[in-house]
Amino acid sequence: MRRVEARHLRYALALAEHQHFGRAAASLGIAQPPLSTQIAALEREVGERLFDRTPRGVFPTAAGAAFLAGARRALDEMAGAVVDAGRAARGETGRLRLGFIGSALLAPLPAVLGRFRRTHPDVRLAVQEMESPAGTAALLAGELDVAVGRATPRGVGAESLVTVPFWTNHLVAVVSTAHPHAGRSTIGVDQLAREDLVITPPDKEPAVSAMLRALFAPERCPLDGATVARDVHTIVGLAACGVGVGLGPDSMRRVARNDVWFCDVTPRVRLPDLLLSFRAADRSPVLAAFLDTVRRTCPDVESRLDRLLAAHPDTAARRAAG
Amino acid sequence: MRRVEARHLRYALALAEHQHFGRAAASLGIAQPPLSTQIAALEREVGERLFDRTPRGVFPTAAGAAFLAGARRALDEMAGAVVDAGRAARGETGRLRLGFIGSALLAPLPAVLGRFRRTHPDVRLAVQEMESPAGTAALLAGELDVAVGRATPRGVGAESLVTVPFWTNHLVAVVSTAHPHAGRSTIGVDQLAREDLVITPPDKEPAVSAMLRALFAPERCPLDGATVARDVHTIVGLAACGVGVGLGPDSMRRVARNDVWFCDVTPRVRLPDLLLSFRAADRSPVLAAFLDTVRRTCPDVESRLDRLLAAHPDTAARRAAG
DNA sequence: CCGCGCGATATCTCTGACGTATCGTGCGCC
DNA sequence: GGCGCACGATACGTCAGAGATATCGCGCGG
Repeated sequence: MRRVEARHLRYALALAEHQHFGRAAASLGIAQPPLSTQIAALEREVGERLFDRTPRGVFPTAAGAAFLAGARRALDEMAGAVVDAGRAARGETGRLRLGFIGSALLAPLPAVLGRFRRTHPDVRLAVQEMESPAGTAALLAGELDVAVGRATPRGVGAESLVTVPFWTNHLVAVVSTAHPHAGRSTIGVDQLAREDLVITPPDKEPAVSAMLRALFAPERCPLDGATVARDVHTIVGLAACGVGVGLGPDSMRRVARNDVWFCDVTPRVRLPDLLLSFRAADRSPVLAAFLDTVRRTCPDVESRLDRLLAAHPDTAARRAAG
Repeated sequence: MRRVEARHLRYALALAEHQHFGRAAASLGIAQPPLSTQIAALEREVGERLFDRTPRGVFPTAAGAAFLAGARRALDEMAGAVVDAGRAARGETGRLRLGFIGSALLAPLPAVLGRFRRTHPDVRLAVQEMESPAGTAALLAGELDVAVGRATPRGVGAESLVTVPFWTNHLVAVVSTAHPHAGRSTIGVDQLAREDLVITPPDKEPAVSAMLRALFAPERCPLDGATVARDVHTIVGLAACGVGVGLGPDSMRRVARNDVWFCDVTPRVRLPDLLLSFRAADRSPVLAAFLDTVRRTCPDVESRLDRLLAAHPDTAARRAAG
């Protein structure tokens, strides 16, 4: 025999368990002589007698007992390695680094992340808030696995990313409960044009800013002197202070405060969709599992994601099999 | 392939290391095609693709990375098991339960145990003081591995024990520095007969008590009204208090006090030897190592132990080889 | 003293691991 | 852009060695 193989460990453990060559061999599904020769070969390889063959049974020597303990651990590790591989392949273990814009934390991230944590408790989630352009850059730099933003990735390398819209927002206005508009269910764009506004700065979410700018007549645009805030909660807070009318996505309604009032904007203004981006070449099972969770959680984008996921052969095969 | 073998783990690790089938195979001393087939068989057995074969190299998939981590641990455990077996066979690990009479702690146990601890730091020593008859009983009950006492084992099962004398003591007397005999280098047995004595009780060390009794004329024996103490230190302490002349083994001189004085007894009285006992059937390498330490530490019993150890075939063979 | 149970040994068989030869393919180079 | 080349996969023959069958050696009990 050249080297110690897993077979020898299995044989030694069976022999220790049955204390009898014949019965141990039977439990292993082999005849007694091969077991004798394999144990002898193992002892020769280890360099120590591992079993005492007595007329009353076969018992491990001190060396044998020490060896058996290690053998048990080794076989456990081997079995564990196979299990770990399967779990990793199914995306049940590993790491997912997610970057997102703050407003996505109102919806739909709570539902998606909550479900993912429940179904994949052993995946380490590294989640950080970042503005859309930074998310694209981090994705390309390999520092993120998934980015959630409102800006379609542009620039060098952007074609290596896959982007899928997965949440739709409409514009809502928020005012202090002391504001004249408080209590109204809707507010018109023309009315907004006469108000002091609180909005997100242009450099933060360019797509949103561009869209808002298109909403108003360029000659006397209320955005020009508007108050800016980088965070949804700040927009709502400033509106509550009476600084002006805050504008943001309808998910802003989830900000729980009793000193503000939300109005739909008429006509209904659709904001740039929340987009989910990832590297097209990324075959990480954790990513596939996350996308699957997104698919199940956001039914309106199911078909679109399904088409994309079909491009992942492994994932597609796994879903077909499951 | 029926089952995952250690070979597959070694191959997978080599492949991960070299990221190249040909070079990995070369490092394993095999040709490239068998490596391909073995890796394929492993992947089939695990049920997951473990390596991505790209034009720029071979890289582990997520499943492969998880598997490789476990494979590394498994092979480490296997190697560790072989090492552990060797160490156990050489008596470098394990447990030694030693019972001894208190006076042995003065000499020669400090030297023997000190040396053994230094040469066998990973052997757990369970050491407890016990009187000679209790040591024999514990040895027979399998609760001790070695017993050190002054009484040759007698009774049922005693023939299954091996006993070897390994330390010789002579009788010394101890008196307070205020005692008339203080300052004398020797004291005669006839003088002792006229003194109040402090001795060990008869039930503790029968062999010593019987020997002392033989020392004096039976008609007016000083032992009859003697003060008894179960511990060497107590004997010395009572002597220091002026209670009487303490009698004990010459190792008693190691009791460090400046208020006592030791005198040799003339004529020189040899006490029953310190005896070391163990089960003849005990093939424990730790015991063998301990006996070897005793042999090296107590040169005067070397030849006697050598003859006994020659009866242990394993041990004898090991010594011949080393 | 013989029979029996058990592990070791002898010998044969056949699986499967490995070697050699060759193929398919994707990339690079002129 | 076609050819060459590097690399992994495949085909197939070979042989080591794992396992099966038969038998031996030995210690124990009746």
